[in-house]
Amino acid sequence: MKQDTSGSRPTPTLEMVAALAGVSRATVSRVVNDVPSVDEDIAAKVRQAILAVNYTPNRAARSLASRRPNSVTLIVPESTSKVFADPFFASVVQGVALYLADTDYTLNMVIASEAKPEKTRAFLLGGNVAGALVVSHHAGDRSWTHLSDYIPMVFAGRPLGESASYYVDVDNEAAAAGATRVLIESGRTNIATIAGPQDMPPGIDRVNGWRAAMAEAGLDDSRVEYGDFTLASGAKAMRRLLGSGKPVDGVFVANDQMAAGAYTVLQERGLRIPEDVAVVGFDDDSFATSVNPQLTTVHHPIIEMGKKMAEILVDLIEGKDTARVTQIPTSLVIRESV
Amino acid sequence: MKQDTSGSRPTPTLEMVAALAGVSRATVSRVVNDVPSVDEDIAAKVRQAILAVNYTPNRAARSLASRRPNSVTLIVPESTSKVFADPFFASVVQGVALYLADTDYTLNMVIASEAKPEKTRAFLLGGNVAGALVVSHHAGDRSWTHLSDYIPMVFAGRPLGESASYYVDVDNEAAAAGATRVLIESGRTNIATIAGPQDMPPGIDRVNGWRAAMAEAGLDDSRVEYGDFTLASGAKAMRRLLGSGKPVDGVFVANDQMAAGAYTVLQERGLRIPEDVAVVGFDDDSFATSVNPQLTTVHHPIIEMGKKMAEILVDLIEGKDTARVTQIPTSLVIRESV
DNA sequence: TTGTACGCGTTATCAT
DNA sequence: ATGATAACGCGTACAA
Repeated sequence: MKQDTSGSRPTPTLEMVAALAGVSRATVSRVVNDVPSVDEDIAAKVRQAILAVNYTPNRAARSLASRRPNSVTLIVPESTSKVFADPFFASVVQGVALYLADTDYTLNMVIASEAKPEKTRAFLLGGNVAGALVVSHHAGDRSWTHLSDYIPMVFAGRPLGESASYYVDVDNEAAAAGATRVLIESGRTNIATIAGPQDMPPGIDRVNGWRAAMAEAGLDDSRVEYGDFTLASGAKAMRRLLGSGKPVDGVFVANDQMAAGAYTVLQERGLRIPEDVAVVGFDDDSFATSVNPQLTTVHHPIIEMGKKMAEILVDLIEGKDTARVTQIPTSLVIRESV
Repeated sequence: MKQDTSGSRPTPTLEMVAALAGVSRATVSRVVNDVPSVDEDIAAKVRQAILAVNYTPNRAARSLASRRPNSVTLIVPESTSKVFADPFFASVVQGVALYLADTDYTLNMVIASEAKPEKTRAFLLGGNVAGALVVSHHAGDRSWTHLSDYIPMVFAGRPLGESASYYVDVDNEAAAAGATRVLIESGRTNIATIAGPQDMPPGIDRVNGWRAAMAEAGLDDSRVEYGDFTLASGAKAMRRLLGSGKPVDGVFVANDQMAAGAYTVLQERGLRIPEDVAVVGFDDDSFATSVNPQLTTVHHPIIEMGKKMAEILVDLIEGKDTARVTQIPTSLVIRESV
């Protein structure tokens, strides 16, 4: 790389642009930063010079002089190689990156080694980062909450206990209730649910939504089995449901992956979907469409969540006051499973 | 955040440490950068002062003064929200992050908007980044190859055509041949393959490996169907294989996701795995174990790839010469499908 | 081995 | 509206 053969010019600086345009560095700086008080003719000349030398601002110098970091950090819990296997994480990142692309902030990632958390702490608190985003699966991990006292932080998902932190989430309970209603309106009366872990907010909220809808319709809400959001656990839960003695003609599953698991046991028992038992999932991830018949499910706008998280973080950094909790609307995707 | 109530002390600087330790800033700088020529007693005193004031170096200042960027960029093609849905991507990132955690480089991510590729180009070439990593799915995308002339770049996966770029990959062909041999050694003789797209290196190499093993054993290598690495395409290919008239008692599938697809049609036809037809996959991802019976497959050490990519990039940045292509060894994971 | 002093590329303050 | 010029926090010749 780097063909440094004699004539390779150095990366252009403000200084060079200024010289070429016949103005001071201050003026160039103003143009670059869109300060309104610049004469339009001069500005034009400067812009031309910028193009001519192919100038790009040096971020380090900029950050140093302005005394503020120009990067935000995405914190990823190490524990979980699961976090990475989870499409959820990937999509959030995507949303975050997409939003930040239009700002002056750069996105950097740290995987929070629990081996030496002080390192991460030091990095975040060392003044090198303008703010941080925390995404830990569906979970309500808040081990970083206290850092909110020092730098702006935004979390993905509702925290477990009380917490003064900023976060963005979907209204899991309302969405789950809506999904359940689809089952109810299709005429099913023996509706079960395969719920998620009860130590995670989405796990909790989604059963509650199901319960609410069932109560609202005056239906029996005793058919509940729990899984851990994995495909295998969904299959097991379905098996328990079928073996319980109680009839089941519809099931709301707390995520698509478990729904896919439920599919396998339903189908190995010769039960038809949706004729014999209708299924509604949650998330609208790749499992929803890779399954046959394709799954009716709640669309979880994960990329949007990422975007919103970034947006809120930037607002926080720039001192605008924003709501602590913001909910992204979900929608129901009707496919073939109900 | 930021309780700026009166007494909040400013982020500590070299200067402050120097004052406290009673030495010059230069000395502190040396200690921080592990310059050997410092008197151990003084160094100790300095280190103590550093701890005392809780000093963290300012990365921007450091980068500015040393005239070299301290961050590397991970480039992710935007096109594909698929890239993000792909566990492959996530794992590479993880490996990269893990490696970089022990260096002084910071990892930042850009999603390469094809809308305005100049922006990405400018960012990379503006001197703000020490090097870049490119990961684009299983593909051999090399639209960034030319940047190698200006900054160190390392790619994931073998490029399609000739290319002078650095990359790390697994030996897909050898691994595929090895996987096929497992089928052969189990006594199968009518061995088919569900191959990947023939415009991607892994797609190409993996069929070739299968062919080589078949030839080596003197077996018929005409049973080939193609998919696109998705579950659905694997199912379709399996269906074609079964409908071809030729008997099939074993199949090497170019990735686990397609293997999962093949499973569904095998099982819906009442064929037993592995009794009636044995299956071997490739990747050893979550699909391999979420399927029943669990899949025998080639372990693709993706995290290791990420680590290696980062390692090579850092070497490149620091001027060490390294091999252009480095292969990570794979291994066979024997489970229940053969 | 340690300190002095200059420079890195910008922004920001203060004149003009 | 524009231009000097002093920071910003640190690395690094060079001198001592």
